[in-house]
Amino acid sequence: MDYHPQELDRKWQQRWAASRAFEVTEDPSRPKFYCLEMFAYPSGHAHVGHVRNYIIGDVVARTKRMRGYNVLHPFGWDAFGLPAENAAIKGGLHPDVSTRSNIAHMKGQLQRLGISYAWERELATCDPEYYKWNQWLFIRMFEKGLAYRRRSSVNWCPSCNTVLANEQVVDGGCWRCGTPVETRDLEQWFFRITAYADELLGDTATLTRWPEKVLTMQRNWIGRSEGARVRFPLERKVEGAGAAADAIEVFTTRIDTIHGATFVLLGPEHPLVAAMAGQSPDPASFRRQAQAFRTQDRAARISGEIEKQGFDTGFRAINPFTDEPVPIWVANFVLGEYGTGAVMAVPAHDQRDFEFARKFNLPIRVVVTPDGRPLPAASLTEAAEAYGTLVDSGPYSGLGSAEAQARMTAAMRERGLAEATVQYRLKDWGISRQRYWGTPIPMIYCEKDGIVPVPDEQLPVVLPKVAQFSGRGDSPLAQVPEFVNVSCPTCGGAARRETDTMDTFVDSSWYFYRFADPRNDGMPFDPAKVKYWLPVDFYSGGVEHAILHLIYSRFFARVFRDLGLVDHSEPFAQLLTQGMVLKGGAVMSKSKGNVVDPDTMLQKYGADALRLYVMFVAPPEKEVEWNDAGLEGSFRFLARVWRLVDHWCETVGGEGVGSPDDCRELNPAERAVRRKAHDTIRRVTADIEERQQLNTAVSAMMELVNDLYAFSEQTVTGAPGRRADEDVDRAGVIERREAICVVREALEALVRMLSPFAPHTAEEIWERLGHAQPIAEAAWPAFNPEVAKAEEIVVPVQVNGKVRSRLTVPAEVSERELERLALADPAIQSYTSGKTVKKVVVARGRLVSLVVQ
RNA sequence: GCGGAAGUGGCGGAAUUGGCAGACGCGCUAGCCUCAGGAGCUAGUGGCCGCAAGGCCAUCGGGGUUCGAGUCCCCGCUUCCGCACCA
Repeated sequence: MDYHPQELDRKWQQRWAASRAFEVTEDPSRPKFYCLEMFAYPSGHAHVGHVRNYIIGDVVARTKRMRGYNVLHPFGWDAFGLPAENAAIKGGLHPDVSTRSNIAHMKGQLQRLGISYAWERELATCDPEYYKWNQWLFIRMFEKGLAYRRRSSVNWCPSCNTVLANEQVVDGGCWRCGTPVETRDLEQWFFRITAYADELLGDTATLTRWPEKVLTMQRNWIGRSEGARVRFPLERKVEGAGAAADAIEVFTTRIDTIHGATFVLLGPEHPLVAAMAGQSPDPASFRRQAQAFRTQDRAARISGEIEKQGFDTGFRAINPFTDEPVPIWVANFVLGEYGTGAVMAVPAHDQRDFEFARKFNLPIRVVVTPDGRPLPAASLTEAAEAYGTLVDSGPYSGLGSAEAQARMTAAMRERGLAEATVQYRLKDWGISRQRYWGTPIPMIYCEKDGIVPVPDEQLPVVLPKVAQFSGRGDSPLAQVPEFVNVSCPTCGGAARRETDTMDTFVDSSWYFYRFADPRNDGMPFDPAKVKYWLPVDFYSGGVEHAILHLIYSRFFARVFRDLGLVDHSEPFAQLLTQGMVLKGGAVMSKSKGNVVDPDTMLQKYGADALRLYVMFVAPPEKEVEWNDAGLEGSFRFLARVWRLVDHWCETVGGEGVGSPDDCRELNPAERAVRRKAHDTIRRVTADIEERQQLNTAVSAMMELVNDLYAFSEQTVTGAPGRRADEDVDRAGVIERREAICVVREALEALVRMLSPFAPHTAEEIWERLGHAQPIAEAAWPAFNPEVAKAEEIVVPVQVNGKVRSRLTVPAEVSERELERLALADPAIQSYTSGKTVKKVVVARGRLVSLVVQ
């Protein structure tokens, strides 16, 4: 009987579907396990890079199921997004049509791979039944002040006359037409993620089962720094600057250096800049320079080095410690969005300020030295950024930096000029998109009542079917009058809907909760169901989501928690970031034309060979280069297992073959095979469950198969696959019942361990071995540590660090006996005779090391 | 520039607690089987010396700790990733 995997794929996929094998409900009597792979953007075709992630998750899910867990393993579609809309603009299908057909195709691909999803829980974020709850949650956040509206700058393409997302700005220009991108101020909706900044940062310490790399990236992204806000009063008021007219507030982490602050720098976006321009001798030139900095910023940042530029505003501020007036400049490297958008410049102790001062001939004053002695400013070749002892700092001279910071902040605080603060790099999350294919933001603007949420009972605000996608103008929804024009829920008067849609990262920030209760039409989910299933026990996906998706999801978990819907803070207990699959050294992509299509591989080798290969080729987190020959090797292994079973099937498959435990006595070869089988169970279990080293789990099984071949070779039947000789009658020649029991035990363990990797082949073999129940419902094999233990071990003996002999000894040999045997070994004595053994180190069960002189 | 990870045969990779480096697979070589082999089975396969027994060298390079280092420490090189004027 030859191995024809394609037939097995079909047969078992149909059976699993018919028996609803992977559908689950809450069952308090069993431990639960929530296994989740990041859901997919339905681009149309999954390539083997995507598929790797689903296979990893499936191996984990299938293993956990066999180990007695109630396993939730769902899948869904991150179905809103730009590519579908852009295709429509280019004259393609409506996003709704193309998305549905892409989903259908990709779902088929996953099903052909035999991934054990609970398909009845499938969801797509473009379904109104799903995005209704985005809107519901948005309104709850609005009520709590976590969603708010303010002006902010966005990327604007003057040629296409539209807003661009950050990722659509390529080298400072529009991705479509190349026109340099401008910044524009627009009203935008924001989520107040910064309210949770400290918590999101601090709780990274609790994520012990996340990769350190991801935690580091998140910590850096949040970017907490402690310092002080200090007010530098203006020498004279700036007309037309409103409340901010009488002082510049700066943020500094080095208030200890403030006596060396010889000028103040404003970012070009700072509100005072515009006001100062109006009062300068040449307002037009002033504005032109400031505007140049703002547009330059983005383009220059890409080229890496930005030359420091600036100009004097002509205004001066008073250093609150020295009471001296210092010039105010506008500088291109001061960021408008960070801190207060203004800094005090201390050229002696900050490298950026140092370069700026040297370039524009501004004064440099040393106020911190390593030893408390003056340091001539003229001798500096770079800024002295280290902490030290203060000098030339009035009453604070002689203090250490840390103590000075505390005292100086306190002193200024009394005068109302400073305040200790914590600053974050993390900014509030702007979620408005001037796009069609996303969740409509459920807000209404009324002249009389202002911003009014759509009442809950009117949700969802359904995305209208738009016929034309021109790609021009503002949000496509604004061009649909029957969508825009609405009556105000408060006063009933004429009002206007919000026409922006939500960032698609909103959709993906909570879908893992919805899987726990995907058809609920009264709430986003039943808290009891989420309490049973969540947090996700095992989450895997690409490292490219290390910051965005994973930080947003952590934020949403806290929002749900504070709404009383969930009782945890962290949604993902364990995170695995799987490596990409490369072809020709590059990440697979349609545009590069280097995608490997799983369906082609399936037709040739079957789903199991593909699954096995992808697991065997490298540990899951590692990047791998696709290799057809390797896939063929995995196919060969499965065929080899198949032949092995074929060879033994009649002999061991019958009734009444008992356990080796009931056999009177096993011969050495039988004991060795049995030991190997039990030790393989131990290794494979640990590799999957503890180490997540799926590649070594596969190689352990390959070793067992090799040993079973060798054992078969030793019996009179010969090795499987070798053509039966005329003089050997294959069937029935094995007279040792013990051998039959041992082989049966080994095969049954092997096929169960193999089943998460190669489920179709395993099911078929299981059935051939006489089992009526599917292997997916079988229990994971157990091992007996006593049997798994080696009876005899080989212990190397080193002389002066080199292996000179090997002793074969009983496993339980004592250290003293080992030492005696080593010294008595003839091969060793040739190295020790006539010399002194100065030291003997015995690592029991491992090695003996002699130092000889 | 800063931060992180990594560097092991011809290739992918293994080495679990500091204890036999190279498991397992690919590729390659030989034998068997065969009308045939790009199938299968068996054996071999880090380099150098040697008929062999055996010896020497070997985990990016250089030092160190240790009876013993791929693994720990220091210096350097290379690659990949992340951040990149965050005051």
